[in-house]
Amino acid sequence: MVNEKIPDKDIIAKIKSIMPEDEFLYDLADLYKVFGDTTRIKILYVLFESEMCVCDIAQLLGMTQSAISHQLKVLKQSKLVKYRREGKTVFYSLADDHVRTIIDQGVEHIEE
Amino acid sequence: MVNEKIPDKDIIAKIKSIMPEDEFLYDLADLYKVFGDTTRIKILYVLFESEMCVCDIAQLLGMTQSAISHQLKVLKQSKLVKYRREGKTVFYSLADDHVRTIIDQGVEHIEE
DNA sequence: TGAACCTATGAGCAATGGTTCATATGTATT
DNA sequence: AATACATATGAACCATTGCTCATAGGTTCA
Repeated sequence: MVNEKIPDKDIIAKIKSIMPEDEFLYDLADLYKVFGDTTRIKILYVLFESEMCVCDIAQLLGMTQSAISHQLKVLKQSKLVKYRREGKTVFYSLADDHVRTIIDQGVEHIEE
Repeated sequence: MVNEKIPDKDIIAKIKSIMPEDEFLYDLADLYKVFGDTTRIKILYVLFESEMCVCDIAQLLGMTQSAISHQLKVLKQSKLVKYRREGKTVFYSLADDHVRTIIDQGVEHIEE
């Protein structure tokens, strides 16, 4: 019997034309990796409500200052949070609205 | 000098009321972890265009059948893809529209 | 300048993750 | 039943990751 599942050549061509560059896909995957950790998600939930300094986030989440600082660095590198310095204290806040949208879509998917 | 950065009690209360349960946050993080790998993202891009069987996805992406099958299992567990069997062949396709939305938001964030 | 405080960072360790390899399961055909 | 083909899966291996610990960098105030 003939193999009837030969993929359509047009579809193959379209997929190849639409598939982003590897470099772009790495960046994309790296962005999602940032959301793939509960500590970082908790930090984002905190920042949904208010800007906050490192030590307060740490206390609120019951974690060490070091652990939070390390994760804020990751969030900062992905441009998901920004910060401002006020004396000794550094206040972190959300960088833009995509954070909220991405989280909301994830929540929607989970809650179905 | 008095510490002027004492976090507002109302904000603390609000954050605690809004913060989801740990179990939920684990599920959420697990969902994003799925998007945090280029192989899985590539598979999703393929399925944006058409349902496809395991061996064709493998060939299209230049990877082994085993590697693709393992990753499809992950995507299946997260309910991001569904499948139908036709004889020896198993066709995979996207489960719902959240996949597209989540990817699109990520792309938007990257491209800024 | 020295002390106190807040934050950042590098090294090390345990846990997790993605691929390969070998093999099992499932289906169709003869 | 036997063979061939498509897919699934478990174990092993190497790479990555999140935390801790110790410590460095920066800022303020006396």
